[in-house]
Amino acid sequence: MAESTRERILDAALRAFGTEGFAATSLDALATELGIRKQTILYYFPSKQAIFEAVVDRAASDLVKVFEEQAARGIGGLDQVEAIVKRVFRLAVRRPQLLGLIREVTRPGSLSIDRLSAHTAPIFDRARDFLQREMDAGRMRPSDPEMLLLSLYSTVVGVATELEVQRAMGISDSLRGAVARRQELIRFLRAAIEPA
Amino acid sequence: MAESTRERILDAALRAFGTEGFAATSLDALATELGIRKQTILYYFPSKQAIFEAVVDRAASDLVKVFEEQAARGIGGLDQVEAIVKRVFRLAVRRPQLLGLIREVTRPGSLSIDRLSAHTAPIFDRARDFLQREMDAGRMRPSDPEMLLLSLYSTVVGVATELEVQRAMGISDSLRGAVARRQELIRFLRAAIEPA
DNA sequence: ACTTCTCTCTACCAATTGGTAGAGGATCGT
DNA sequence: ACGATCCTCTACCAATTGGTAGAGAGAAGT
Repeated sequence: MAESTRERILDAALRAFGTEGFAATSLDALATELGIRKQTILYYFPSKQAIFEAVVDRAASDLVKVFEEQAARGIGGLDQVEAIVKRVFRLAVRRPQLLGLIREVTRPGSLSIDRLSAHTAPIFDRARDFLQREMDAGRMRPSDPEMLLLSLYSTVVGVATELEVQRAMGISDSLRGAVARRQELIRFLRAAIEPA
Repeated sequence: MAESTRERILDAALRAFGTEGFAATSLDALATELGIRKQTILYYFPSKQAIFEAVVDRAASDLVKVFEEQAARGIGGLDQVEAIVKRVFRLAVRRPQLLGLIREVTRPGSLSIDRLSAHTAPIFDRARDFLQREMDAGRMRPSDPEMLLLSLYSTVVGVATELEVQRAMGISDSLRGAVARRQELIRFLRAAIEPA
């Protein structure tokens, strides 16, 4: 078997939760999409909420891996920021549902936010330390590293995921558009954080 | 009567759609919250979708008004950008559901995205022209105005609305925190767009 | 007094929801 | 050959969903 039923369920659930959202996704719809019965899904997962949590866990792991791989390369300064932005962007283009799921989890009423932050907290800490270090070394404009991290996060995730807003603005969402967007984003971020 | 039933329904619907989302909001829950019967809601609006559209229309008008008021003051350069950011921030603090609704509408699967962009398209156009003009005049760093607008939008909306992410990062969401966030955001944006 | 209009209600409905119970068919080790 | 385990199924359920039909109360106009 190329892929186990359990994995297929998680894949379909990621797509559905990441685009339609948790509440708008029904187990029946999920099952139909997979060509199986709803009860097969409930054999692998005790409840809809449990599926969601499993999806969040897996997505968080994928995200964390991307960051840790890049962190391990030990590049410094703006080049490291650029490298991470590029990686996040590649992820957003290849698996848009993944960042869509993040947006779903970070919605005000979400239950699984703590589950996600349990995975991502170490990354945040490391990123904050990184920014602080770079500022101290004079390789970045000094500011509050926590707030800077929030700004960076918002900008990157927004530019990568707000496809409908881009459509409304009249911005192309082709692959070429994605590359142009990324370039412009990096220019924007470099300008924002490079030392004066 | 202080507020008509119709207005009360729209208020409650904005809050619910803007926080829980469209699919997660039931007419029964809405009615219970208002102390009326679901059928009273359906007297004023033919369907749940119609309520959503009415809420989107009203929210879009409020947003557009904020922008047009500021645009009418005719300030230029970075000061105008800063003024708009401040206004958006004030709106986000006072009526967080409003920006929450925008996030709901701009979600991939949303139906009412065209309804929203019909309202906001003129603003986008004006903003793009504004940025282009400022760049030509040398008051802003030259770049693609459309992409810059997207970056600005993402950063502002993200910092203003991603409260759960901030909580996960350990950032305070008190009123004082909001002011600090806004200050840091403006510093960030100024650095990103001021001429080199 | 009577009609009309505005509003909110009770009663009801078909469809869909997440979830339970348990049958039946493989595939396995013994 | 045989039980055990794994997996997917049919059958079913109570609760909730958005929505319809229409009664009744109250105010307003004539």
